[in-house]
Amino acid sequence: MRPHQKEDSRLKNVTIVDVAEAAGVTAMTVSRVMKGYKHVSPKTREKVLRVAGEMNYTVNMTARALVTGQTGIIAVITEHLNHPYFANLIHHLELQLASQGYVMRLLYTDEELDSLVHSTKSSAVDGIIVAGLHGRVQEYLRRRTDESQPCVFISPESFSEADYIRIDFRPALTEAIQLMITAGRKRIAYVGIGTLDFPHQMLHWEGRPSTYRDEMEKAGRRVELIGVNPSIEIDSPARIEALKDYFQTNGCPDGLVCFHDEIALHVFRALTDLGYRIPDEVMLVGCDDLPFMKFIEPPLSSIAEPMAEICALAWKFLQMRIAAPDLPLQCATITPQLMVRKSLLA
Amino acid sequence: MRPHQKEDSRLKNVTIVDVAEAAGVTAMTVSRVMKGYKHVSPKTREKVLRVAGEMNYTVNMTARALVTGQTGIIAVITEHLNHPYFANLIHHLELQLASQGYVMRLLYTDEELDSLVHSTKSSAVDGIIVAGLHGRVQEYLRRRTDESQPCVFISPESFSEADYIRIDFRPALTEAIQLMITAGRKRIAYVGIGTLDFPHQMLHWEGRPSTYRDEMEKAGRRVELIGVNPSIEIDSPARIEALKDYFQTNGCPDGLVCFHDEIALHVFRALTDLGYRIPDEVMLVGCDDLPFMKFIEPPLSSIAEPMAEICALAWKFLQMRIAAPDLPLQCATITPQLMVRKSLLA
DNA sequence: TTGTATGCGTTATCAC
DNA sequence: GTGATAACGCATACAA
Repeated sequence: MRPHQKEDSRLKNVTIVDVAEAAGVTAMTVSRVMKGYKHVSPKTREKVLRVAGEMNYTVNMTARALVTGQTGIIAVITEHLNHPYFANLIHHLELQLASQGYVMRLLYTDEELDSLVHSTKSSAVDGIIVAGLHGRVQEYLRRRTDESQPCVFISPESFSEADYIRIDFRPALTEAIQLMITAGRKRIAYVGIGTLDFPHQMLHWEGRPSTYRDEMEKAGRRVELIGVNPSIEIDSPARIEALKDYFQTNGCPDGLVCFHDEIALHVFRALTDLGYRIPDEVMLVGCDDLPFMKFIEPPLSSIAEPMAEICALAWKFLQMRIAAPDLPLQCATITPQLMVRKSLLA
Repeated sequence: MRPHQKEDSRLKNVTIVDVAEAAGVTAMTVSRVMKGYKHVSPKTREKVLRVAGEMNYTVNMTARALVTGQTGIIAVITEHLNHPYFANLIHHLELQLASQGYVMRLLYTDEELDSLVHSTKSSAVDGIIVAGLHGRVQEYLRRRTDESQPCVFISPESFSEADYIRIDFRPALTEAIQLMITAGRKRIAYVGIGTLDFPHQMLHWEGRPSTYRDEMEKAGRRVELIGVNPSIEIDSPARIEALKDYFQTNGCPDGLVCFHDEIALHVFRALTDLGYRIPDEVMLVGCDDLPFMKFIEPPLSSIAEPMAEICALAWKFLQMRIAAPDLPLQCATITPQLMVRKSLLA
C-alpha cells in the first residue's frame, strides 16, 4: 500500500512535477514555461506545453500564492447587492478586474469590521476596494492592521489617510434645488433616511442632506426634513404608508428632494395614491439614476453617477498602489450629472 | 545582513512560528489553538491566544489551503450584475455563504467556458454554484475537467449530470395566460429576446416561450412572437422605439406576456407613449417581480421567484456534496408565484 | 497534552 | 537555457 496516495477518494491532482517527469525536464522548467518566461528553448517550451495539455495540468494558484505572496484576488467591500446602486458598482468593478485577470472576493459591510479586516489580511488578497462603509470609514481605517495593504475608497467623503475616489453630489443637487426655486416652488422638503421623530439626525450625513440645508438657508427657506426608516428590504409598504400619513397630516410640499431613487419611488407611489400630480403640484428628484426612473410616468428626474468611469479610476488607483506602494496619496473627485426629466419641468 | 529578511519593502508577516517562540510552545500547539482544537490545556491556550493577539497574528489561509486542500471559497458563475435578477440572486447567495464562513468568488459567464473551468480548477475553490449559463450548460459540463468538484446549478432547465435547483415557470405563466383568456382577450402575444425578423428563434428556449406556445395551441389561438434585441444595457431606447414601431405597424395585442420585467418595463413605456391604457386595452405581465413593478402606475403583474429559498437550497445541496462527494444526485423544483396586480385585472 | 518530522505545489535563487 | 536546493506557512501523522 503506497503511502500518500489518497486511494480513498479521488486521485491526486497532476502537479508540476508530474508534467516535468513526463516531459523529461525539471519542475523549474515547467514553471518557467507556464509563466511564459522567455529563456526557454522553443523545443522544450513546445514539448512542455503539449505534455501539460495532454495531462490536463493546471497551475495550483494556492501554491503559487504561497511563495509569491500574490493571489490575483481583489477584495471588494460593499453594501448588500439587492440595492441596485451597489449591484451596478460591483458589476463595473468586476468588468475592470476581469479585464486584467484578477478575480473578485465579495465582502458585505454588515460583518464586523474586525472580521472584514481579518478576511483581507495576511496576503489573502492583493488589494481592497471599499465601496460601502460610509460613516464607518474612519473606524475601519483605525482597525486596519496591515497599513501597507493597497486599499482604495469610493465614497462621497474625502479623507487624508488613503487613496480615494470622491463622488461629489453638491453641484447636481444644487442645480435641482435651483430648478425648483426658479419654478416658484415655496416649500421644498428633503426625504432621507432617518426617523420621523428625529429627522434632523440625517444632517449628520456629510453629503447630500447638508447640501440641501445649505441651499435652503442661502435661499432663506425653511428646512423641512422627512425621515423614512432605513430598510433592508427594498420594497417597503411601511415606508409608503408613513409617507402618506405625513403628507395627509402636514399637507404636501411642492418640491421633494429624495436621498436616493428607491425613496423617490416610494414617494412617487405615496403621491400617486393620494392623487397628487407630478410635477404640477409636486416636483420630484431622486439620486443614482436607477434604470427604472425614466420609465415611470411621468419620468422621474435623478442624479447619475458615471459608474464605469468611477470604477475604472478606482481600479487604476489600486493597480498603481499595488505596483508602487510608496506612491503619494491618490485622489480624484467625480461629479455626477443631474438628469432633468418631466418631474422637474415647470 | 540576515538572509530572507526582505528589508527592501515591508516586514515579513508574523507566522505561526513567531507566535510559538513568543509563547514558549511549538508551532503545532499554536496551530491547534487557532483551529479551536480541544486537547490543549486551558493555560497554554490562553497564553497562545494572548500572545497571538498581541502580535496581531492572523492565520495565513493560503498556506492552510495548500495543505488541507480546502480554501473556504465558493465560486459563483453568474450573468452580469447590472441585471437586478442576478444581483438579487448573488445577494442571497452571499448571505448564505457568509453565514457559514465561506467567501464568494464572482465569475461572469461572458468569459470563455474554458477560462471559467480553469478559474475554478486545481482546488482553488471548494465548490461551484452556476446560476447563469442557460443554454450553455451542456457545453460547460462537457468541458469540466475535474468531475469531482462539487457543483450545483440553478436553472430553468433540468438535467441528469449534476445537482440542480430547477425553477419551473410553467404553472405561473399558464395562470397568467388563463387570466387573460378568461378576461376575453383575443390577441395575446409574447415579447421575448430575439429579432423582429426571426422571432421564432426564441422558441428554442426550453422554458417560458414554449409554455406560451403550448397554451396558445391548447386554446386554439394564434402564436404572435415579438422579438426585442438582446441588450447588455438595461436601459435601451432602441428597444422602446422598435416596440412602438411594431405596435403602430401591426396594431396592439390586447394581452402581452413578457420574458422578464425589464422587457415589461420597456413595453409599458412604449404603450404609455402611444396612449394605450393598461389593463383596459392591453393586459401585461412580466417575470422576476423586480421591486419597481408594483410601483408603476398601474402596478404591473409579474412572476416572483422565492429567491431566498432557492439560494438556501442551492447552498444546502452544495454543502451536502462537499461533505459527501458520492451522494446520489440531488435535485429540486421550485415553483414561482404569479403576482396579480392591476395590469392583469379585468 | 505536547512535540517532531514531513509534505502540500510552487517559485526564488544561485549554480552550471 | 536548465537544474538543484531551499523556502513559503501551515497541518497531518505519529511519537512521546
